[in-house]
Amino acid sequence: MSPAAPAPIPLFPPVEPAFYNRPTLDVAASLLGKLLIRAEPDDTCTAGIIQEVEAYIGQGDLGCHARAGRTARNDAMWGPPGRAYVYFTYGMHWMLNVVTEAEEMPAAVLLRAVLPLSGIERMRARCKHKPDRLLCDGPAKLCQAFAIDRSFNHSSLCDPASLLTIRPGCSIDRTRIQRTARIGLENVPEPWKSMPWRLYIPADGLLLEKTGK
DNA sequence: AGCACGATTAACT
DNA sequence: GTTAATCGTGCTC
Repeated sequence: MSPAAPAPIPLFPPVEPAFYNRPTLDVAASLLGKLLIRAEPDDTCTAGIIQEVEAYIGQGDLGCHARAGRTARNDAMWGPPGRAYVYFTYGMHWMLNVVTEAEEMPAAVLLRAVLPLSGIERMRARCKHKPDRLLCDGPAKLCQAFAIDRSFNHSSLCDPASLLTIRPGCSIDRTRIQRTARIGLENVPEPWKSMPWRLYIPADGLLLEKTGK
């Protein structure tokens, strides 16, 4: 008997659209610990545990792109929950958001950091050989590591056939979730600038979770 | 048609 | 702590 090839790691099905059709802050908190998974052409996957997110909530949120009304750029935010809103900024960076709440309610959660879990060699190649710890610790960096660009805008994160999905990951102790003001809203007026809508698990939180400590 | 700025990052002092 | 890189977007003229 020749040794069998290692069995693929079994994956839970993607999180359902109903998960995203809830208040954006609830979705943001629930996304922490989930798995971001990108299927690759060679049948492997690039994956990481969502560690840091930000909520952007409706046209009234002056830190949210939706403040400008519905445009070609932010159109995805008005669409059905559970899809990707991917946009380009600073002349060089892509950002990945998950659309939340009911259709016609423009809101989304920005994925700001994930803990690399699988496909790390590929991430290194895509990220010019940064130290592993710095591969996915920023919203633009994780898009580079996962090769996410405009082609993913409007794509479903719930369809098992999608190249990019979000699936159940590790359970998170909600008391470990930290909240601060969102990053990079320097010119946004109060109170939106200071709304504590950035949520994250401290650097050691996920490790503690994984070791059961 | 032109322009100021951006949900950032890396590389500086 | 500061700043350049770099260009799509939305706003003004």
